[in-house]
Amino acid sequence: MTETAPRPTLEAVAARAGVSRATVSRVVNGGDGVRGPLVERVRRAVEELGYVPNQAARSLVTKRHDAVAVVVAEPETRVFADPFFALQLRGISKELTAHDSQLVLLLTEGRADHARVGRYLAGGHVDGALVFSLHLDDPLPELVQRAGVPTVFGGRPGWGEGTRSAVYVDSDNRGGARDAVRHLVGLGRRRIAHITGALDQTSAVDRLDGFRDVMVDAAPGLIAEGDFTPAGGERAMGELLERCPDLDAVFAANDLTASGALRVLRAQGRRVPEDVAVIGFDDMLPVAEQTDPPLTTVRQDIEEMGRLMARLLLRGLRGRGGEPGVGGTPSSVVLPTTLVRRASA
Amino acid sequence: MTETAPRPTLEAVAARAGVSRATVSRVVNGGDGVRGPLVERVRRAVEELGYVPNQAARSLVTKRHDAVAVVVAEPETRVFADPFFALQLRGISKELTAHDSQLVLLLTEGRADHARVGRYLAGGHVDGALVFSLHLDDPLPELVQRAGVPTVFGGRPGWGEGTRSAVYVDSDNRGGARDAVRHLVGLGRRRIAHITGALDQTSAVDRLDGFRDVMVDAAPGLIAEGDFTPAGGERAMGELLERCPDLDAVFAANDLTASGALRVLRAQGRRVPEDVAVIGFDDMLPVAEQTDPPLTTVRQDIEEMGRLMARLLLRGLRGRGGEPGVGGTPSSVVLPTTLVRRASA
DNA sequence: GTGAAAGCGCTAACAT
DNA sequence: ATGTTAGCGCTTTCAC
Repeated sequence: MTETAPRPTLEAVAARAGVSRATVSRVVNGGDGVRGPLVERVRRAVEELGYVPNQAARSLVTKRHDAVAVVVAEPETRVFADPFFALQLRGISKELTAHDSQLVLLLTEGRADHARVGRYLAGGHVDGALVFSLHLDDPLPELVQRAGVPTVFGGRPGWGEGTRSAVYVDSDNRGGARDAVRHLVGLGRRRIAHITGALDQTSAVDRLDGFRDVMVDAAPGLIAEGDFTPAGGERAMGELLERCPDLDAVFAANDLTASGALRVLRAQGRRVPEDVAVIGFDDMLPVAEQTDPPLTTVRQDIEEMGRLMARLLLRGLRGRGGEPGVGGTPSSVVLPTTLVRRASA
Repeated sequence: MTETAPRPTLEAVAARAGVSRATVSRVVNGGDGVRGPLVERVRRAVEELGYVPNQAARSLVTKRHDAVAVVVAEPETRVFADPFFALQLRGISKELTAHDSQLVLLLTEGRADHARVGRYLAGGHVDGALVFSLHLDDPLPELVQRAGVPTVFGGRPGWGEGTRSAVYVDSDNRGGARDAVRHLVGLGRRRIAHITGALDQTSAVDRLDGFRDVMVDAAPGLIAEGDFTPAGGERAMGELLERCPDLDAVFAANDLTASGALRVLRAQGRRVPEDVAVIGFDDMLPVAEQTDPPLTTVRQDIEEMGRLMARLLLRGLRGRGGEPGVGGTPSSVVLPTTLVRRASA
């Protein structure tokens, strides 16, 4: 804990450079209509004084904040079960940094927090918001809509009232699931089971839909509900084995689920992939590479999703106020997935 | 993406309530020297207009920001390997929220980012900073020191120049390690090995020191260097087994390392805990509970560490400016650890 | 191309 | 107890 020194103002720089505040301001903001030598003089003064613009004063007049809120409803997601969250954040952070925007993190855990977040967003402290709302009945999308803050969602939001027009970034969960199941089919497997994710999240629903796209006539017994956790995977795998002892493949909604399933299969003496082929989703390295055997899985580029969310938001921000439509109102993006073959299928 | 409406100002509220701006300001900030009925009238006006104070305008005059920066040097830490990061953030977030402070997240990946962070902190955008700097030679502590921002570190920082007086929150890594090894000794084990963490982080060094405290005469061959990852754990375990085939216990620097070690032990046909007892550190539930067998480990309360960091910082912030010493200059805190017994030792 | 001046919305003396 | 007023540090017309 150290004492904070008084910082130089525009005024000080102007005095030192022998120009007016206006000129300094111009230089600091790109130095457009200022002649070369003057720019140089001002730059030097800025340097010597260690001048840094006061963001509060600036925001007061520009009404911009160069800050974006990232809202994560965390008890509801698997945020702490795998590095998903951290990876998205990294992508977001990189993109925001490149545009000199700050990342304000808002973690929520319940209704009380929702009110707080709503107030904050409505309070106009940030230029926009990036919201992770993977729950079907999440109040967040509506709330954000009401706050009137430009927003991009991470993952397709559930269908609330005003959510139809929401801009979001998502992986092609359905297509990825189809690829996975087709791969299993190509391997000659016929009794293919699916362990779903938490079905109140669109990603889980979409992956299930993808499974059904390929296995149109799958026996209902071949589908067991999981929750994206290893424990859920274990439980579901147990059920599956009991109901359909003759299954020869499993598509798990994510890698964590798959890891749980693998454990149960091994415990029951089934060989993977000889007896049962297993395929996951995510390609979370720390998980997929460490299972026994290493996991074949559907890879999604999580960091890129984060980066894209930020990019979309910033582009939208630029589009407003200026000539409308120059930035253009961004529309949602669905990123492709790729199958990563390892040993389990 | 929606349009943002013009927000009402203090002035508007004052007009509506038939009072002066000053009075509204007082009410909004707690309403101390204002009489009941007036407070009521102003409150109503605020309500009706949906007034929210403009933080930029406020900061401009108060020089406070109600915001704290959280700086994470992420390529350098195991941030993405386990939920450490997310848990600390959660603790921090909770505490900041309780004090109406915002969390500005700064992720860094290299020297260029350091400069940026330095500028941001020096720019006086936040009231203080929470810095995770677990690297021995990390430039961050010095940089923060120079920026003159009140700071609390997560984990004991390496000894740089001005780091002596740094305030930090850490777990009792050394004590926890001692407990772990003593537990092993209590189990009757005599050939106890240690797989270290990345030794450029103080936590790894401290745990190694704890190991040595108990195993004063341990053969050098019983210590292998890891890096806090499962892969590192595997490699180190392999070396250990080669050098000292007769070892009967392993203390791993963290749970991830232990999980790698377990895999190698199993692959080589050693039974755990019968032949070799294994103990980890962290008690990362998703890891420790899912290993086979479940991991005995040293628990540290990560979320509490985060919370404490924030609390310390805020307390320090309160102490400055007012009567000096009322908040008091906070000093570092080392949190106790507890041994959690599962099946592996 | 450059400077002078008018605020942005708020708080904190100071007056009353 | 309440109102008046002077800025906080910056951007941005508007003159020159």
